[in-house]
Amino acid sequence: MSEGFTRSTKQRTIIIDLLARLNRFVSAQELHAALRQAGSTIGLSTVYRNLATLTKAGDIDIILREDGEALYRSCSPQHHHHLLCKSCGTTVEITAELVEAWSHDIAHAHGFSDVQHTVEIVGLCRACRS
Amino acid sequence: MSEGFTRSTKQRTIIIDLLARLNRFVSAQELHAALRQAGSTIGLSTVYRNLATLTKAGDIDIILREDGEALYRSCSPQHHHHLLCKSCGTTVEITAELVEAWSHDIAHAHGFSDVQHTVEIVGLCRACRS
DNA sequence: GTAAGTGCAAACGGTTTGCAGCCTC
DNA sequence: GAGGCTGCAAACCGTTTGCACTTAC
Repeated sequence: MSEGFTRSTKQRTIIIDLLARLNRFVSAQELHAALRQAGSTIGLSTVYRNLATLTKAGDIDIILREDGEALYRSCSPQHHHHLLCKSCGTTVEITAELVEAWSHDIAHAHGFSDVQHTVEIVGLCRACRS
Repeated sequence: MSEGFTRSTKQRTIIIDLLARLNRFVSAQELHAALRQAGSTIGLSTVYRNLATLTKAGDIDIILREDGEALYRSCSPQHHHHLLCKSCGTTVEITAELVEAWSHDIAHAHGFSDVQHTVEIVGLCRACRS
């Protein structure tokens, strides 16, 4: 059996720590580069594997940039959406009961079931505007 | 000079025709395979280049699948969102004045300007449910 | 001791690009 | 006939995988 539980390794620890310190979305490559820069000998595949594990566990959020590259960020566990600065990547978590209800209603009105939705708002934050 | 206007070629024509006939999102690879199947000798890069041109002109919509592959579909010119069937790819265009206003308000409330948003609703359509 | 985790290098898959010839205007 | 367009093949780049070694438990 042994349903593949998750071990604690120092690589996983430093990934989680760094993600927690950054309040923004970063790519796997960027994360890897930052860790190497900081002296770690961690491999790129280890970064990807841990990000996949953390995502599956619901500990981090993924969004896709327009070019298809994935960006990761540690997040709060409950359902939410993001307000993202296109310049610095800073993120504000927002809730949207209004949109939840609306998407549910409109889907059902068209005969759709098993509904999920994605909502992302991107703009320029106050700091980056000036 | 010659600001690169767009010529009409038979490759571009068949791409536009096929996209118009399909009421759903398809990948570039899928489109290419379908055209080859239909007897065309069109190249994959031609498909990509034409899709890029059409996108820039605003004639087709792009969305990114979860794995990062891009999907394309001919669309109406005005701003709208999509209700997408995850099984067959059928798409319903929807408008969402409510969400437009909401996203604008919440962004400004957090000091963000120059706001854009993405909203996609995916589910299972009536035909695919049965 | 066992099996999950790691690092490396090679493979993968979608997309982009360089180039020689073709075709629209 | 000039310059955009095409098809092919090779390059690109983010991501995944095979494998032998290490390490948490």
